[in-house]
Amino acid sequence: MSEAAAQQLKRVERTFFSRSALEVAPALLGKLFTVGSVTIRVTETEAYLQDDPASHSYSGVTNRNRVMFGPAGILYVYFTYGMHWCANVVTGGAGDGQAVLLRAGLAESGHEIVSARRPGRQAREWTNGPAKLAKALDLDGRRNGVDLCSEDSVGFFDDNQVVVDVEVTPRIGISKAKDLPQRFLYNAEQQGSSPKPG
DNA sequence: CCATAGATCGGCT
DNA sequence: GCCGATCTATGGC
Repeated sequence: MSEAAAQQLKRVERTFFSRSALEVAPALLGKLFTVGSVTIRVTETEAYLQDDPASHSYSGVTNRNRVMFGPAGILYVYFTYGMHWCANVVTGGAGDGQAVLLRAGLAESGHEIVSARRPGRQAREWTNGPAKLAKALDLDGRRNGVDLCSEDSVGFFDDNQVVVDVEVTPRIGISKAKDLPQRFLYNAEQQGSSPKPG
């Protein structure tokens, strides 16, 4: 196949997000997430439904989580541990209170910018955690509620990357509903453009 | 490589 | 007042 065909970019539309977070979370793996001049490929996600003690939406609408109850395809950014921001995409229908946490990725473009935002860290540590990913993409409270389906400079894009060997595991860093297998990840370095033996 | 402690503050009980 | 959808530095193997 030609490079051009493989790299054709299609925006991920709102209909993609308008279904259960349990479906969207694995489907987002391998997609490109662009914020301004930085693009990362999504390699790890987690699903959070309303009927889930570990979800911010579990106890109903509050000022913090209200974006989760809005329409799909909107960015939900929250602040935690007194210093970190984490980014989610709202899924389902309006009123559903669900989202997919973006836990990790790999920088595809904008490496110099990301490097400047993560001073002194190795490239491997740039985006291998939810707060690191948010930092690399400069996502914080100012971006909470931004529509990811309407502006060219922000959103998800599909370059037909084929994702295989998706792992499903319990989620990370939570104390409730620990056992739910709602974390999805794959090894992008092992199946990207630079094949390696093994 | 692995384990652990400390940072630091908004949201909610 | 407590706790968190975490990260980093540090110390040990």
